[in-house]
Amino acid sequence: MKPNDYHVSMDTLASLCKRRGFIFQTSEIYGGINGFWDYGPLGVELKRNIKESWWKATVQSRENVVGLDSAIIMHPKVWEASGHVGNFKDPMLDCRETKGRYRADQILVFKHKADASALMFAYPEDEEAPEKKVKKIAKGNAADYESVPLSAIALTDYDKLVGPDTDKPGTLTEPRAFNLMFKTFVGPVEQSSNVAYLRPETAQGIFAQFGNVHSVARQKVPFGIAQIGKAFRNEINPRNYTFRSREFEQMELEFFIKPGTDAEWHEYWVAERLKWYEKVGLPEGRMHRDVHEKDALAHYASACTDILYDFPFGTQELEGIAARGNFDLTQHQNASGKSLEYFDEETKEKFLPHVVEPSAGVDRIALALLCEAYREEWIPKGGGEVLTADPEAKQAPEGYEARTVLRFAPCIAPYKVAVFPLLKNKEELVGKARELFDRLNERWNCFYDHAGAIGRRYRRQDEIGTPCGVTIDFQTLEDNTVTLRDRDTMEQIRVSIDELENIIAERVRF
RNA sequence: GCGGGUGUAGCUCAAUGGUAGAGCUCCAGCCUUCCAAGCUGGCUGUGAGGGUUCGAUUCCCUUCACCCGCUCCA
Repeated sequence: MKPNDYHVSMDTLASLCKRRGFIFQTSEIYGGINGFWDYGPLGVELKRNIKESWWKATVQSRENVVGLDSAIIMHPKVWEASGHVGNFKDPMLDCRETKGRYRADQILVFKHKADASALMFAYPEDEEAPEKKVKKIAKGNAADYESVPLSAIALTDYDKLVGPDTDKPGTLTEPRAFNLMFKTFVGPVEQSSNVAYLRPETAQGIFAQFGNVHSVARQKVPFGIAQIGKAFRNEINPRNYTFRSREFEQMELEFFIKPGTDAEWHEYWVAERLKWYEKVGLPEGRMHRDVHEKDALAHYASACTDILYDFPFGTQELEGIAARGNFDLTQHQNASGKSLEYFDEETKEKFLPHVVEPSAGVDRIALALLCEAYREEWIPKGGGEVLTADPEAKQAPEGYEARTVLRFAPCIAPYKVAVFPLLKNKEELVGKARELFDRLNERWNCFYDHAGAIGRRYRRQDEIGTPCGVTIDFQTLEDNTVTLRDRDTMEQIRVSIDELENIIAERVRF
């Protein structure tokens, strides 16, 4: 597959998405709300196809993967066990240098009593004041320094602040509340005992139900549990259209394996997932892997690879594939007091399975597919070679017509087939077209259109990415053949209605 | 979160301190024998709130949203 050399601007794409009904700003009539988006009639079909393709490839086509649909609101202890509450409820600050993260209220600062321009040294409250650093880095005398809470330091002085685990000043971010979980209350009374959270990921629903699913699914390790669903993160700064939003949909697989097989299964799933991206229309040339260095991994993880796509606004993550060891099951086993161990019949061993987690964002994939599919072309009026439009040009050059086309892989296109009578004021054409439409529509999502000139109707379908156009004309009435038009090449072939379904099936199959 | 920019019809854009226009799209009708043809008619708008004013889409304030840069991203 060839990468799309046309890089659409996000403005242009957003405009098309609105005009054609892919994506709307949520509650737009009230001015919208930052970080939330609605999918219109075409967008919802696109997303359904993405999810269906993933579900087929990940669950239904595999004997050893089963599905789950867990609740968005779970017991709050789930999020304590997972680390989402404990680690994130207090203001935290990060070190850009060491990637360390510190609780702001547990950090003290050793600063010069008189000289406001002197370097300052942050250190954990349970450690000694860093007198050596004062001598070594600031060439100062520790006696001139005093310890103050981090909160006493102005943000503008952070460039003079040396982090606890580094010798460089200015590497600490300002403290920020990291609890990005949406909070709500269960029941009508708003009190702290009723607090619950909207899940920030679907994965924990799988871990929390590991015991139940395992006991009914008759699966042996290695096996997987998959889930598609909404997740919510109260992002500080949603950006880039739908790329980072506060409500989004995830497709996650937790693939449980024998301890010690983590590396090979991690590799396996990275390869499987890349194959899937190619199939839905994201070409290899635009896809990248970001293999995390060992020291950038969470302490429990043994490997993590992000799968990235070249968006017009930069190369960004679509999916993360992490080998998480048995961290999650251990946490839930300890927190719940319920055994989640797996008994291996062959070796007679009990263990907590390790897990490899491919976790993908549906909305990000939908956005990537839209970016990738979008082309503007210049079509010579008298026939000849079609040109890729110059994005800078306001209009097509003399003798050319502009065409906008979404070159979706047929399997994810919202509509598969459009059916047209050549003319709408000829009853016999319209009747025949309706008849064919009803038949095809039983099998695929089809679009019927009789309004306007035939060329206009073709272009309308091009713009929403419908791969096949079928036109009923006068010859159809004589010999039962129709023309089948290809969205990408605009070429037409004449086929008999009897063959039509097989040919379409071949073109649009999953 | 900081800085900058932008908000007028579904889209792209005009205009104005005094009845807000155009092109395209869309809808209806006529016409039309394969790539946005033509004719006729039609729907639709100043992001929200407040202030100044006889009168605000225009000036002022606030707010919301979007875009760009930085920042951030479990």
